[in-house]
Amino acid sequence: MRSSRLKRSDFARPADVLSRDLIGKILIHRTPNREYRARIVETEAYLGPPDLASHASKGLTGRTKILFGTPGFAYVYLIYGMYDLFNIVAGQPGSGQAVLIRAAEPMDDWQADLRGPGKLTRAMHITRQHNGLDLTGRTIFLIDDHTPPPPLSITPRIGIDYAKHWKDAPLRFFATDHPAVSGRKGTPRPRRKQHL
DNA sequence: GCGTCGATGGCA
DNA sequence: GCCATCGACGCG
Repeated sequence: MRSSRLKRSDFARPADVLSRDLIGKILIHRTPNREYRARIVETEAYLGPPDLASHASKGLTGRTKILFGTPGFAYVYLIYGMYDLFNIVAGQPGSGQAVLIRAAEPMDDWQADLRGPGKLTRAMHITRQHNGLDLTGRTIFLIDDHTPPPPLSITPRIGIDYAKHWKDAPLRFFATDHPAVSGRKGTPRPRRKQHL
């Protein structure tokens, strides 16, 4: 079966559903110089205003305006003064939901470390300049190549301990045991065999 | 291998 | 004064 681009109706599903479905999909960024392709291995869902971990819980502001817009648009913001994080607006228009892309595996013999949301955007040259970009366009978009989805693990989200009970919600999705998920070491040091 | 810490800037 | 991060550092 031929690869197909994700379209508006794919993005318009609830963030937790989309988040799960994006594992294994391919993220592409076309620049004038080259094309970056990577297979997504880790995501997180942010469920809109009631979700205290979501920027949407702050209401409609200059920053969250994109978040409360049309699904399938890029929401990219600066965190900790130095990293741009890439999100995809999800759900019904105006629902304020989004999916954070946390890690991916580079394709096409491209050597890069995409294990973490800050490292991923830096390596793929995704910046705040892309905030508000339509992901059904020709610059940054996603495709489904119909590779069977890998086994999934689901855990609470990372780095949101301030979010009261929402910190425990199982909204982080990743390919089980995949070497490219965030928080892993580069090359595990060879382990000495244990004596019994 | 793991906990702690600091860089750094936009936002409300 | 936060903060959807990351890498450096110290420990023993």
